[in-house]
Amino acid sequence: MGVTATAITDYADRPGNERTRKSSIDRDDLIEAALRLLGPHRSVSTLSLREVAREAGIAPNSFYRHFRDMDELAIALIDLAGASLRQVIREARLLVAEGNEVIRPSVETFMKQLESDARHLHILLREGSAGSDAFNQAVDRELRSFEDELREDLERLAAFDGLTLHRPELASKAITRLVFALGGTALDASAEERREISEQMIEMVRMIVIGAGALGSEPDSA
Amino acid sequence: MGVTATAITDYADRPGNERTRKSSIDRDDLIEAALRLLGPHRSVSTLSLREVAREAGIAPNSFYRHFRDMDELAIALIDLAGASLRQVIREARLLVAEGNEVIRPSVETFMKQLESDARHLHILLREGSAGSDAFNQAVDRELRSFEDELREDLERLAAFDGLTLHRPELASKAITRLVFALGGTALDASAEERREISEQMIEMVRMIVIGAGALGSEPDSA
DNA sequence: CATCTGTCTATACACTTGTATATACATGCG
DNA sequence: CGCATGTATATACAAGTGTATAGACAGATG
Repeated sequence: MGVTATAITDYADRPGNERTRKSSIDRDDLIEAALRLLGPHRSVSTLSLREVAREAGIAPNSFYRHFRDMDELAIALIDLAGASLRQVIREARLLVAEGNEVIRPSVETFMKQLESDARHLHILLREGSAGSDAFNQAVDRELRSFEDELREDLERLAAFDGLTLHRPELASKAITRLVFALGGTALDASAEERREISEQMIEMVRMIVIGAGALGSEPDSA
Repeated sequence: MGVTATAITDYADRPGNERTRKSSIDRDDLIEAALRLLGPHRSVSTLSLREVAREAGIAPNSFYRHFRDMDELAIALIDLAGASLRQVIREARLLVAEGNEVIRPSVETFMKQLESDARHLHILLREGSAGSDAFNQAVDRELRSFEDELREDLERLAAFDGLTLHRPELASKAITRLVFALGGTALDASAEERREISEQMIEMVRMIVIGAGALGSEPDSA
């Protein structure tokens, strides 16, 4: 057990050692191969180890030098998607800061990133709760992180307007799950359909925010 | 092509002919076998034809007498789930009519049906958009039908209170997608977690409804 | 009765999957 | 250089898949 695993980590961890043992292929090459296979109609859980190895141009067994599992690769992909997600947040915040609208630019940034060339986002949307526990937990972790960021923004913006939101953590969770669910259906939709979905999202998010605001300005009901 | 397919349909369609050609097993037996395999941790798309046949106690090839594909079976399962969904709607309407609350009994009916013994509902939630096009379309069809029913109820109840909802079709779509997304995460959660998710759903739906109401009582903004 | 027809089965084929094992290659250090 | 080490490969195996083909059996029909 230790043998292959520690070999990998030793190799990857020691900073100066990145290329001394020149391997024809590394983790990133495998990740790229997987991404090449994924496209908009293929989900991670349907990828096979051999398929990825074939696409990367290596022998099936060489896969084990870089990942213990397809699961481990899948989780690496989720991390990539997480980075893509943080990019969305960053861009949306910039747009919001320089304009006067909030929801529209945010939603549109999300949708744009979804269809971007560097679109690793769709990995987070494709599979429901299929996949290993570790995989699902990784997905959930990213969603929660997104929810957190969103909640902060919601509270900050509401406070700026002198409002109090009702259960902002729930509002942000609702928005997150909704946007991701709808985003999933947008993946294999036409350009027009995607525009429509985007408009719908904007309206829906508006409802949630307004609703949370309205509930927040009432005396808390039991 | 026609051979096996027409044989099946002839057999199933002619009403008096149900048992003249006594077959040891029929569609429903296969469906039940599939359901037995599904449980809460297994998704339809991971079932194999041979596996279902084995569970039903027939030879793999006999499967073809009843379904052309695993896909066709999957769609039959979706139809079952649709029936389960209509049951939710019926029960929720009864509860709403005899009480004074609306959202809570509806959400709780949904969650109860989700964990019920006759729980075919989870089939609709498990897979994201994995599966064949036909399968995904079948899922979408059920979701849309649910949205429609929900929209009618929302409009009726709002009118009863003298309110106008903003874009009720979007509100109902938002609620539907949200409830189904959260329901998916509830499937492999503990009983307490499920109760918590249920409470969260109630609050989220409340936000959407209040939000749609608030937006509906304003002059329509551009 | 014989025959036909529809259903179920057994066998078989070609394929894919994950992985164990053994081996060749290249690089590091002595 | 010679050897150890880490990496990539080729081969192989058992298991599983979908499905083609052919035969067995039962009930309906002549």
